[in-house]
Amino acid sequence: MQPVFSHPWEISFKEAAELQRKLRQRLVYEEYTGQINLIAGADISYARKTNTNYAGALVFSYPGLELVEEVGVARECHFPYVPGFLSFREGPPLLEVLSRLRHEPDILVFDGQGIAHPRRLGIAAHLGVILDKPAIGCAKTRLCGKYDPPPDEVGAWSPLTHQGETVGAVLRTKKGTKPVFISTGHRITLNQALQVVSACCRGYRLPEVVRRAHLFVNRLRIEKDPILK
DNA sequence: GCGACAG
DNA sequence: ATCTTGTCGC
Repeated sequence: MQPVFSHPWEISFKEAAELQRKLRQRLVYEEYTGQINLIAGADISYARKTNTNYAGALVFSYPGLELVEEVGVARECHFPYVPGFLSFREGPPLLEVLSRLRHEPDILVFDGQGIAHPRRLGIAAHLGVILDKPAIGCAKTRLCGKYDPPPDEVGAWSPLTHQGETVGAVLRTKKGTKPVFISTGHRITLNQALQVVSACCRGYRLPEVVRRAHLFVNRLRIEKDPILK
Protein backbone atom coordinates (compact mmCIF):
# COMPACT_ATOMS: atom_id res chain seq x y z
CA MET A 1 0.00 0.00 0.00
CA GLN A 2 1.61 3.22 -1.15
CA PRO A 3 0.63 6.92 -1.00
CA VAL A 4 -1.09 8.24 -4.11
CA PHE A 5 0.64 11.58 -3.58
CA SER A 6 3.01 13.20 -1.10
CA HIS A 7 3.63 16.57 0.50
CA PRO A 8 6.21 18.04 2.85
CA TRP A 9 5.81 17.26 6.57
CA GLU A 10 8.30 19.57 8.17
CA ILE A 11 6.42 22.82 7.75
CA SER A 12 5.15 25.61 9.98
CA PHE A 13 1.86 25.33 11.86
CA LYS A 14 0.40 27.98 9.61
CA GLU A 15 1.36 26.04 6.50
CA ALA A 16 0.15 22.80 8.10
CA ALA A 17 -3.25 24.34 8.80
CA GLU A 18 -3.46 25.59 5.21
CA LEU A 19 -2.57 22.11 3.96
CA GLN A 20 -5.25 20.58 6.15
CA ARG A 21 -7.89 22.93 4.75
CA LYS A 22 -6.75 22.03 1.25
CA LEU A 23 -6.59 18.25 1.69
CA ARG A 24 -9.96 18.31 3.37
CA GLN A 25 -11.46 18.92 -0.05
CA ARG A 26 -10.25 15.51 -1.21
CA LEU A 27 -12.19 13.59 1.42
CA VAL A 28 -14.75 11.13 0.11
CA TYR A 29 -17.71 10.66 2.42
CA GLU A 30 -19.32 7.91 0.39
CA GLU A 31 -20.28 4.41 1.43
CA TYR A 32 -17.64 1.72 1.04
CA THR A 33 -19.07 -0.92 -1.31
CA GLY A 34 -16.10 -3.27 -1.48
CA GLN A 35 -15.49 -6.42 0.53
CA ILE A 36 -13.76 -6.42 3.90
CA ASN A 37 -11.43 -9.37 4.19
CA LEU A 38 -8.51 -7.65 5.87
CA ILE A 39 -8.49 -4.77 8.36
CA ALA A 40 -5.49 -2.99 9.84
CA GLY A 41 -4.81 -1.10 13.04
CA ALA A 42 -1.88 1.29 13.48
CA ASP A 43 -0.44 3.09 16.47
CA ILE A 44 2.70 4.65 17.94
CA SER A 45 4.54 4.47 21.25
CA TYR A 46 7.05 7.02 22.52
CA ALA A 47 10.16 6.65 24.61
CA ARG A 48 10.16 9.28 27.31
CA LYS A 49 12.95 11.86 27.29
CA THR A 50 13.77 10.93 23.71
CA ASN A 51 12.58 11.68 20.22
CA THR A 52 12.39 8.00 19.38
CA ASN A 53 9.01 6.63 18.54
CA TYR A 54 7.88 3.11 17.70
CA ALA A 55 5.27 2.71 14.99
CA GLY A 56 3.35 -0.45 14.26
CA ALA A 57 0.73 -1.71 11.84
CA LEU A 58 -1.13 -4.97 12.30
CA VAL A 59 -3.33 -6.70 9.75
CA PHE A 60 -6.20 -8.95 10.81
CA SER A 61 -8.67 -11.13 8.95
CA TYR A 62 -12.21 -9.80 9.06
CA PRO A 63 -14.53 -10.48 10.71
CA GLY A 64 -12.55 -13.29 12.36
CA LEU A 65 -9.81 -10.95 13.59
CA GLU A 66 -6.99 -13.49 13.30
CA LEU A 67 -3.58 -11.78 13.16
CA VAL A 68 -2.24 -11.98 9.61
CA GLU A 69 0.79 -9.67 9.73
CA GLU A 70 2.55 -7.12 11.88
CA VAL A 71 5.21 -4.57 11.05
CA GLY A 72 7.07 -2.33 13.45
CA VAL A 73 9.77 0.30 13.13
CA ALA A 74 11.68 2.74 15.36
CA ARG A 75 12.22 6.28 14.13
CA GLU A 76 13.28 9.69 15.31
CA CYS A 77 10.58 12.31 15.56
CA HIS A 78 11.01 16.07 15.45
CA PHE A 79 7.55 17.52 15.04
CA PRO A 80 6.06 18.26 18.51
CA TYR A 81 2.65 17.15 19.65
CA VAL A 82 0.22 20.00 19.27
CA PRO A 83 -3.54 19.37 19.41
CA GLY A 84 -4.87 19.63 15.89
CA PHE A 85 -1.58 18.66 14.25
CA LEU A 86 -1.06 15.09 15.42
CA SER A 87 -0.74 13.74 11.88
CA PHE A 88 2.36 15.84 11.25
CA ARG A 89 4.02 14.02 14.15
CA GLU A 90 2.71 10.49 13.63
CA GLY A 91 1.93 10.50 9.93
CA PRO A 92 5.41 9.78 8.49
CA PRO A 93 6.19 6.75 10.72
CA LEU A 94 2.72 5.31 10.23
CA LEU A 95 2.98 5.63 6.44
CA GLU A 96 6.35 3.89 6.77
CA VAL A 97 5.00 0.78 8.48
CA LEU A 98 1.86 0.69 6.33
CA SER A 99 3.98 0.76 3.18
CA ARG A 100 6.01 -2.21 4.44
CA LEU A 101 2.93 -4.37 4.84
CA ARG A 102 2.92 -7.32 2.46
CA HIS A 103 -0.82 -7.80 2.82
CA GLU A 104 -2.97 -4.90 1.68
CA PRO A 105 -5.81 -4.24 4.15
CA ASP A 106 -9.22 -3.15 2.88
CA ILE A 107 -9.76 -0.74 5.77
CA LEU A 108 -7.50 1.17 8.15
CA VAL A 109 -8.28 2.10 11.75
CA PHE A 110 -6.22 4.77 13.49
CA ASP A 111 -5.84 5.79 17.12
CA GLY A 112 -7.10 9.35 16.73
CA GLN A 113 -9.78 11.43 15.01
CA GLY A 114 -11.04 11.23 11.45
CA ILE A 115 -13.01 14.33 10.48
CA ALA A 116 -13.88 15.09 14.11
CA HIS A 117 -11.20 17.73 13.86
CA PRO A 118 -11.31 21.56 13.83
CA ARG A 119 -10.42 21.59 10.12
CA ARG A 120 -11.91 18.14 9.38
CA LEU A 121 -8.55 16.49 8.81
CA GLY A 122 -7.62 14.39 11.82
CA ILE A 123 -4.93 11.73 11.35
CA ALA A 124 -7.35 9.09 10.01
CA ALA A 125 -8.71 11.45 7.39
CA HIS A 126 -5.26 12.77 6.51
CA LEU A 127 -3.65 9.36 6.01
CA GLY A 128 -6.79 7.97 4.43
CA VAL A 129 -6.60 10.61 1.71
CA ILE A 130 -2.87 10.18 1.18
CA LEU A 131 -3.34 6.42 0.72
CA ASP A 132 -6.78 6.85 -0.86
CA LYS A 133 -7.91 3.97 1.32
CA PRO A 134 -11.01 3.58 3.51
CA ALA A 135 -10.03 4.82 6.97
CA ILE A 136 -11.67 5.15 10.37
CA GLY A 137 -10.69 7.30 13.33
CA CYS A 138 -11.08 5.76 16.80
CA ALA A 139 -10.00 8.15 19.54
CA LYS A 140 -10.07 7.65 23.29
CA THR A 141 -10.93 11.27 24.03
CA ARG A 142 -12.52 14.26 22.35
CA LEU A 143 -10.69 16.86 20.33
CA CYS A 144 -13.63 19.06 19.36
CA GLY A 145 -17.41 18.99 19.20
CA LYS A 146 -20.15 18.40 21.74
CA TYR A 147 -22.31 15.43 22.58
CA ASP A 148 -24.65 13.86 25.09
CA PRO A 149 -23.21 10.84 26.93
CA PRO A 150 -24.60 7.67 25.33
CA PRO A 151 -26.51 5.20 27.55
CA ASP A 152 -24.29 2.77 29.44
CA GLU A 153 -25.05 -0.13 27.13
CA VAL A 154 -22.68 -1.74 24.63
CA GLY A 155 -23.49 -0.44 21.16
CA ALA A 156 -25.21 2.71 22.36
CA TRP A 157 -23.96 5.90 20.73
CA SER A 158 -24.75 9.56 20.34
CA PRO A 159 -23.75 12.02 17.62
CA LEU A 160 -20.70 14.24 17.99
CA THR A 161 -21.43 17.63 16.48
CA HIS A 162 -19.18 20.55 15.71
CA GLN A 163 -20.16 23.87 14.16
CA GLY A 164 -23.59 22.57 13.27
CA GLU A 165 -22.55 19.34 11.60
CA THR A 166 -22.25 15.73 12.70
CA VAL A 167 -18.55 14.93 12.61
CA GLY A 168 -18.61 11.60 14.41
CA ALA A 169 -20.18 9.44 17.09
CA VAL A 170 -19.50 8.72 20.73
CA LEU A 171 -19.73 4.94 21.03
CA ARG A 172 -20.08 2.78 24.13
CA THR A 173 -17.93 -0.26 23.39
CA LYS A 174 -17.97 -1.67 26.93
CA LYS A 175 -20.38 -1.25 29.79
CA GLY A 176 -19.13 0.77 32.70
CA THR A 177 -16.26 2.45 30.82
CA LYS A 178 -15.80 5.72 29.00
CA PRO A 179 -17.01 5.72 25.38
CA VAL A 180 -14.72 6.05 22.35
CA PHE A 181 -14.93 8.70 19.62
CA ILE A 182 -15.57 7.31 16.18
CA SER A 183 -15.36 9.38 13.03
CA THR A 184 -15.05 8.87 9.33
CA GLY A 185 -11.63 9.15 7.89
CA HIS A 186 -12.08 8.56 4.18
CA ARG A 187 -14.21 6.55 1.75
CA ILE A 188 -16.60 5.21 4.38
CA THR A 189 -19.75 6.43 6.13
CA LEU A 190 -20.16 7.03 9.84
CA ASN A 191 -22.70 4.21 10.10
CA GLN A 192 -20.30 1.81 8.41
CA ALA A 193 -17.50 2.96 10.68
CA LEU A 194 -19.68 2.29 13.71
CA GLN A 195 -20.57 -1.14 12.35
CA VAL A 196 -16.96 -2.08 11.66
CA VAL A 197 -15.63 -0.82 14.98
CA SER A 198 -18.40 -2.60 16.87
CA ALA A 199 -17.58 -5.81 14.99
CA CYS A 200 -13.97 -5.44 16.15
CA CYS A 201 -14.80 -5.28 19.87
CA ARG A 202 -14.09 -8.32 21.99
CA GLY A 203 -14.97 -7.33 25.53
CA TYR A 204 -12.47 -4.52 25.89
CA ARG A 205 -13.06 -0.80 25.60
CA LEU A 206 -10.89 -0.50 22.50
CA PRO A 207 -11.62 -2.46 19.32
CA GLU A 208 -9.10 -5.29 18.83
CA VAL A 209 -7.28 -3.75 15.87
CA VAL A 210 -6.44 -0.66 17.89
CA ARG A 211 -5.91 -2.46 21.18
CA ARG A 212 -3.53 -5.00 19.66
CA ALA A 213 -1.63 -2.32 17.74
CA HIS A 214 -1.29 -0.44 21.01
CA LEU A 215 0.10 -3.49 22.81
CA PHE A 216 2.45 -4.23 19.92
CA VAL A 217 4.15 -0.82 19.76
CA ASN A 218 4.38 -0.68 23.53
CA ARG A 219 6.07 -4.08 23.58
CA LEU A 220 8.36 -2.96 20.77
CA ARG A 221 9.44 0.10 22.78
CA ILE A 222 10.10 -1.81 25.98
CA GLU A 223 12.31 -4.38 24.26
CA LYS A 224 14.24 -1.92 22.11
CA ASP A 225 14.59 1.01 24.47
CA PRO A 226 17.86 0.51 26.45
CA ILE A 227 16.81 2.99 29.12
CA LEU A 228 14.10 0.63 30.23
CA LYS A 229 15.92 -2.59 29.56
C1' DG B 1 -8.46 37.71 26.90
C1' DC B 2 -9.85 32.93 28.56
C1' DG B 3 -10.63 28.13 28.27
C1' DA B 4 -10.10 23.75 25.39
C1' DC B 5 -6.89 20.84 23.59
C1' DA B 6 -6.47 13.47 19.46
C1' DG B 7 -1.45 11.21 21.04
C1' DA C 1 2.01 9.87 25.01
C1' DT C 2 5.03 8.40 29.43
C1' DC C 3 6.08 7.57 34.63
C1' DT C 4 3.73 4.42 38.42
C1' DT C 5 1.09 0.79 43.18
C1' DG C 6 -2.32 0.03 45.06
C1' DT C 7 -7.02 0.20 45.14
C1' DC C 8 -12.07 0.84 44.31
C1' DG C 9 -15.96 -1.10 41.73
C1' DC C 10 -18.64 -4.00 38.51
